[in-house]
Amino acid sequence: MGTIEEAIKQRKFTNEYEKAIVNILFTASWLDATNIQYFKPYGISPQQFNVLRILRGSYPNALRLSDITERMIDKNSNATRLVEKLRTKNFVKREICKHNRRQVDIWITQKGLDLLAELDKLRENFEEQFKGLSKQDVQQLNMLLDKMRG
Amino acid sequence: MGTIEEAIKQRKFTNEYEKAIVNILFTASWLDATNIQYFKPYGISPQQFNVLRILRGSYPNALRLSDITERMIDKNSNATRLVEKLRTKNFVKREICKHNRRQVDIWITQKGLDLLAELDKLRENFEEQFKGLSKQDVQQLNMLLDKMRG
DNA sequence: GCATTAAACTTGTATAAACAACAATTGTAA
DNA sequence: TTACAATTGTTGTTTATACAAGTTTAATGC
Repeated sequence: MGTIEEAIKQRKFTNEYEKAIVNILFTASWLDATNIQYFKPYGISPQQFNVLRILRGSYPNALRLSDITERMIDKNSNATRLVEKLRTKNFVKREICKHNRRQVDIWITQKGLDLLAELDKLRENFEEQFKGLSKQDVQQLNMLLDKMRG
Repeated sequence: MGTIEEAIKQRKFTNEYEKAIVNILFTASWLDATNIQYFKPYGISPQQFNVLRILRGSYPNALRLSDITERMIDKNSNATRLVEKLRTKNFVKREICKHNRRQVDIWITQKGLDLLAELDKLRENFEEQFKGLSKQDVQQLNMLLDKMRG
């Protein structure tokens, strides 16, 4: 695929900053499109996958809905509805918190853990694709993105 | 905001590659959310802005719909509908191509150019925000993203 | 030339995102 | 305690995305 200029057939950017913004957005869109294909046979979306992974992080403890929102990649997504989608597929369970009935506790189920275990294998394959980047390259990339957000 | 670990309150990733993927998706989502706010007072979306900028790139020449799709950041977006949205606001005009009536020629109008000129100022402000990254940093970032996509 | 295939858009539809408004519960302060 | 405000989620609505199917025009092969 090569440079971003080739990828979107644009000859020049006004500066490197503009180019970086377009480059990040384009790369994210490309990653997302690939992820959608990966997850499709399992009937979940990238966002739903993200929520499951968040819940696995706290397993066997529950998380509140607000905790999930806080950890989500896309803060604008509606956690209520994402969780409800996962619940109907029995990947998570939810319960009103007894101590504070405004809050909702959510756990990942064994079925959810099994799904993630299966998807982990796919994800390893996916990451193989980036091995053109050395470990130093990837560390550098992470550092620069963190620095960019300030 | 600091590191991606702080931003999404995740303590560890299984490896740097996984972390980079999350980092790119998160940074893109953050950029997009900011862009939406910038563009909102002008009644256009980031995708519509992107199409206008593509058309400015070829001004005063027209582009075909397929050219636009090819240049778009998000290839899955529906160029027909994006262009139609822009047309109703008189930012672009469209005409069936005389030589090949399957094709549609699209131009940016003066009103569209004026809008972009105004948005350019905002964008400069926006990019100010990234000046924590040196020019070398940004070049490095672009290089790594290009290399990542292979 | 006529049927078949391909190209270039358009339209339909189901799902999800964006954003605001609403409801329920808890905390607080005179 | 009793209003008032703040927390925490839910629901509604408009718009956009993802994907497939349909339409029109042009090219190709016999």
